[in-house]
Amino acid sequence: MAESFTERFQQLCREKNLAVTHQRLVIYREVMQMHNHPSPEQVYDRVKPELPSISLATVYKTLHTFVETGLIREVSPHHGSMRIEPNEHRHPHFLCLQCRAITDLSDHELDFAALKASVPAGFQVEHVSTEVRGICGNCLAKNAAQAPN
Amino acid sequence: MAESFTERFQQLCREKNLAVTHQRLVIYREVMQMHNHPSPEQVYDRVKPELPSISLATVYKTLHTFVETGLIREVSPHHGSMRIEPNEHRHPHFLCLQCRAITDLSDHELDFAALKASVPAGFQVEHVSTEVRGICGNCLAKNAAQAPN
DNA sequence: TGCTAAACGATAATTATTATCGTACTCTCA
DNA sequence: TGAGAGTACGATAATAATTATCGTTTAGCA
Ligand SMILES: [Mn+2]
Ligand SMILES: [Mn+2]
Ligand SMILES: [Zn+2]
Ligand SMILES: [Zn+2]
Repeated sequence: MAESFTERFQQLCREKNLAVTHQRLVIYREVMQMHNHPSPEQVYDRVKPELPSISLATVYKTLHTFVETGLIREVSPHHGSMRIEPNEHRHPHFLCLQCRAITDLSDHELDFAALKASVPAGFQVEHVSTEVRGICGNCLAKNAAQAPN
Repeated sequence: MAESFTERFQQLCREKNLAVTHQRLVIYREVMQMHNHPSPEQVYDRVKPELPSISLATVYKTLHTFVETGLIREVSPHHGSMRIEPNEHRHPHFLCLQCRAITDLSDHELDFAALKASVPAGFQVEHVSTEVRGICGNCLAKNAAQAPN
């Protein structure tokens, strides 16, 4: 009954319509064992011993594939370039994972006291931000128009 | 009594020990009037009509200066490269603005219902994240050691 | 097993950002 | 108010991160 890691990964890939390749398996396994927040380069360094001929481009492509299909997440989605926030008031953001648009959400009342209490002692808090990720209305409409069922 | 924008900016610069230059004034004024989340390139395009000989490098340097001194903020601080989140459980992050280290915070109970309610109708929510920015204990210790008073 | 589409590896190209360096400007301080 | 020191600016080269290209290999499936 005990399903192996490999079997679970194959199952995941089938669900997401991804070909099961050795490279993807190793990258997934190693990433899941890294308990920090690795960069693509760090993932590359980590899998290289087991896959000596792997290309850095493959690591990038694989990580993207995993993020797109939801197998893994990135810490904070890349906007391509630095983005300035001219709005000085505290407000949450909605970030579209498809078009990368950043939308201000109206102010809200979150319990920041609880959050701040979870910050390790000796850390200095500067700012607290919240972000909702998903697909914006525009993109959803566009998607529906392209693939009507 | 009515303080002009220029006077307020000069005051801000004095507080932060920044030289008051025409370029800085124009960049600050224009950024504050942009109600989206502009990239450095977009800021450059915006100030160019008024400062035809300005360099893109100056825009970058000025924006950094403003961010460092707290005159403006960036939407999500640049980690230099993509960062993978292998931890599938929801948890907030602490991001050190000095060394860029990303620390997992322990889980907490925020009122996500209120936040989700603020998302525009027709948007699809995928994930909600919270982030605390500041200076980590390491950096604070390092800073204290370098400038003991 | 054999075909076809997808994935991979090598590497070139692009994009975003930072560094360098000579010139210009700002800010004291006479 | 003018000189000098130091910072900022502009032009541009360099670097870092990411993406595109393309020939070869492989996975999925009949
Ligand atoms: Mn905003
Ligand atoms: Mn994390
Ligand atoms: Zn969108
Ligand atoms: Zn730090």
